[in-house]
Amino acid sequence: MFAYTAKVEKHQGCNYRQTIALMDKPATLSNIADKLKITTATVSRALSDHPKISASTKQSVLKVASQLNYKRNLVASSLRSGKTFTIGVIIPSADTNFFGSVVHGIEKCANEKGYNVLLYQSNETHDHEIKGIETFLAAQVDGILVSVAKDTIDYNYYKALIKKKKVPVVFFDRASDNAGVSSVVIDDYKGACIATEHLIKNGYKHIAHVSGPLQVKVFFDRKRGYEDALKQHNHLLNKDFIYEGNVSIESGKKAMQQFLSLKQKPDAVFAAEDFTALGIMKELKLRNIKIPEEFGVFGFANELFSEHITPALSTIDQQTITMGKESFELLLQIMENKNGTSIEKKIVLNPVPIFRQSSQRKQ
Amino acid sequence: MFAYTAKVEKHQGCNYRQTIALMDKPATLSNIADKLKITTATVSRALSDHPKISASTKQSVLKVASQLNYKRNLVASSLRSGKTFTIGVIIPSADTNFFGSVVHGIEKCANEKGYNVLLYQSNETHDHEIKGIETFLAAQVDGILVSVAKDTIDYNYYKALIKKKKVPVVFFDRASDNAGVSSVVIDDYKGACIATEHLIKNGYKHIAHVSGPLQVKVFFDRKRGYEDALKQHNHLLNKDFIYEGNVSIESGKKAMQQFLSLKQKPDAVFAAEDFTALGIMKELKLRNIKIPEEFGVFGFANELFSEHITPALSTIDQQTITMGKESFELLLQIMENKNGTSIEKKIVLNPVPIFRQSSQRKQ
DNA sequence: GTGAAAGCGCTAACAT
DNA sequence: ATGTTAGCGCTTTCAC
Repeated sequence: MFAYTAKVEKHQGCNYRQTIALMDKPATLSNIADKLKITTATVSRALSDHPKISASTKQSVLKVASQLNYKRNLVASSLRSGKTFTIGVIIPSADTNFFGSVVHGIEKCANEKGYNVLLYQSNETHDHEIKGIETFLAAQVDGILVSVAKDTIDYNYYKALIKKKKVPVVFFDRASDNAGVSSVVIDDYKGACIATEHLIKNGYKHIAHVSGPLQVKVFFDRKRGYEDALKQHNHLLNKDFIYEGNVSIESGKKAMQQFLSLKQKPDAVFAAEDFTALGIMKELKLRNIKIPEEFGVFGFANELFSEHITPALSTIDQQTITMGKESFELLLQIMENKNGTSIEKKIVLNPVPIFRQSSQRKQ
Repeated sequence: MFAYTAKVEKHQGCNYRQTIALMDKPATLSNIADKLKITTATVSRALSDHPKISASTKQSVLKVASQLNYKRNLVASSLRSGKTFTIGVIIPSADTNFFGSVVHGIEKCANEKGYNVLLYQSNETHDHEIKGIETFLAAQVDGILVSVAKDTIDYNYYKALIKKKKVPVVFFDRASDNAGVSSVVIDDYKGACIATEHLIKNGYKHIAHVSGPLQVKVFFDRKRGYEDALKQHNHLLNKDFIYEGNVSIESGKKAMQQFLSLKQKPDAVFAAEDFTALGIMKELKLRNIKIPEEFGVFGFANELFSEHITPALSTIDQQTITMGKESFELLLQIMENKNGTSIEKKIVLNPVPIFRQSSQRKQ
């Protein structure tokens, strides 16, 4: 008997339900609906500021919602609406300044627009990259931003993805022109031209280049920029003056060792990337070759350290924060493009040269 | 009539349905179930390798699943099971090497265990931090990792969170001892002792300290370590030798200017952090004071640049990758702790001193 | 070893 | 302006 009475209370007592809601499970739409004797539909609409809901209803819903500390369950909402308000970001590694900084930009922008950001690192392999995308797909992200891995040479996976319109994708920094994927990049070619020209104007006569892996477009373009700048200024192209490195201090050192073993030695280097430039500088210091008097060095990326080493390294800033922002906004544009017109856009950011000591010869 | 026939086909024709599945929407459990004339329950169990499902059923399910390119819908799964296999990570900023590197560690470990990682930046304010957590809560994350903002001095929010057992939380690096939250930190006190002692052993007699904001525990502890090391070696504590900086090159410079204006000038500095140390070195170079001969410098954090500046900066490595790994694993342990026993753990990592040129006087 | 049925919390088409 | 109803895709308790 007593037990029965208790049970009845459980199902009738308004206070009881309320207590439950407060101390136990998170509040739901129906908790609010019950309290106000309206339906969940109305509550849902009120909370989304639906135009056809009366101001007074909205007010009372809002009031009860905050009383119960209601928070919309995004998972349930996503399941029903098909939108998760989450994007996935794939980077080669979170361990570098450059990508950290771009993610910083993406994140900031995404949060402002009410999007969550899932992060995944490919560790520079295409296999991991695909795994990351599959994970994102399972999580039903609304869009994906990716900077492709070093060893991504085949873009069929992306082509298929785009073709099936499974999810919008935008490449940033590391992109490909013929994958049919929108992208945000900086003008690597132009950056390289500027760097090389600067070395020429500073009176260096034999300018070498240490590239990154050439299957990666950014590095390929930087090499092209270097070559074209030389041509335009009537400098001879010398095959011995090009070394394919792998984005590391070590490869800068190796390259320099090789250059210095040549009969005709270079007197300056444009490195495709700052770590390589650093290796080059270390090797030069070791041999007491003076920078920039005897030898000029120019890097690319404006890594944090470049400003603080001695001599300070001339380099190209890649506008990381802007790149992050633009990437997210382009993705957003494609995600919101409901009319089905598939847009493919390419945003090219301007490289910003930063001329420091390492390349400025006192003539 | 014709139309009718067509409509019938739509609802009966197996091929039609299959075609739909292949070219249109992602496959679902019921697509698989239909093909095999079994129920979604069985398919679900088969895919989760439930022990009571026969091997043959499992096999055929797996086969059809891969044929249809089935991918479990994580959102639906989460809604039903209450587990999202997603954790949230809050960092002050993605823009620094240190946090990038810790995130790297977290990410790697989380992915291996099948967890997704949501990232959120607080930009060093407690308000954003809370907003991030609320966002994560709405997304139903299974756990949260946070490195608190500079201006987080009040831990009531966290205390309430833990008390309500809404979601497991673990602090990393920036933590507090009395918030009732588990944490993974390095032994900042010990690191500071080691650094200071090293300077003493290298014959520096008047060792100053530039701290970070002292309401942040890591900086407070580093200051304590500095003070205690001096005491233990019978060095006098001099209030003029302590400058409260704000983790920047600028504050290193400012501190140094102030120190050098003193009657009794220091001959070495232990900086609470590498950027500060860098500022100190810049100021010293400007005044042609030789490092380490005339002045010793010791940093903290092992930022990337510290190895590459001249002279190379002695510093304390914070084991970022390990910190990330341990943080995730501790969180996982708490998340899996179903028996309700609330565990509060504190993992203290060993600081790893890296003695470079800047502190090693040739005596 | 498998099926039936309910329901997680929310939204949206349709009705009134 | 609000209610009714259905269901997103999955998991899980209870049957058998």
